Amino acid sequence: MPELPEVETTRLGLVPRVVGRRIRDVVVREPRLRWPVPRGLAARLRGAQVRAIHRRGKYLLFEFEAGHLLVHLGMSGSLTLVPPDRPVRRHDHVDLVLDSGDIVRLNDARRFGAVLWVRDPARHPLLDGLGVEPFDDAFGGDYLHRVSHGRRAPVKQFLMDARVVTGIGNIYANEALFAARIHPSRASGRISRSRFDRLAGAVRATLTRALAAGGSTLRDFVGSDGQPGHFQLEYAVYGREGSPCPACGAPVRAGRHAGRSTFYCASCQH
DNA sequence: AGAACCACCTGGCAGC
DNA sequence: TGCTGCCAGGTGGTTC
Repeated sequence: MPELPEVETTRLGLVPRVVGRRIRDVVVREPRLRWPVPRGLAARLRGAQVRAIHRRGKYLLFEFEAGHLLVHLGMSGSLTLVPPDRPVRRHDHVDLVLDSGDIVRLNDARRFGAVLWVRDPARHPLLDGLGVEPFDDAFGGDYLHRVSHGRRAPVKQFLMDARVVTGIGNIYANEALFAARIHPSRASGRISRSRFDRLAGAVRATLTRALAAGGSTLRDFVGSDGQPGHFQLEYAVYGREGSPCPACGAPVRAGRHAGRSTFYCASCQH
């Protein structure tokens, strides 16, 4: 599920009612996520105040005085803010119970998500190799051009490589490449600086539009308020094999890169 | 170093 | 209706 727009939608929804609150309790109903949820989380966090909620790539980091609680939503996760009397549903694996009574509840059917305690995010193996954020000043055509030097893998894979740029998953890679009119199979090291400028702009524009729509909901994603996103209604190519390209009317084609579905317009993208 | 592939897990859907 | 096989928003680990 969640790529940058969905994770950021979640973060923005949580901030007003979670930052500044203290943790009353942590309930772990199912510790078997991607990695085991650390034991003793409740003892560690009880009484601790949430100072901020950060996002790095697709990771959320709840900042406490002693460290950070890292949350990743995997493919099917969501974090919702629910009242104390909300019945527990299937796949509601972890609750952060706040001193307000509200509960930050993680639901994740596929359990590819993660909840970990991180003392120092700058030195954590999951975080320290991450590339630039798409909305950082460091990100742009110049950066992509430089980093892609010598790479033969398709540009779509390059764009989805979190060590290059974070937050872009399969949906937004497809959509950004369409918006930039670049063919997903093109070798990343053989794309000009000016076309990378266009791609960087398309990435930002696509993510911005998705954020404005509250992200995408294909199946499970809901924001912190429990409401789905609606950017999937604006897809130009993703999941639209055989439908007319919104720019030229040619049928959208499907393919695969690195095991992931790819959608593109063969007449618009080169 | 870079790229290809597998693994993890559940649920929804198409096809028979 | 049920069964089987395939597919899905991610990403770490292994192998070449």
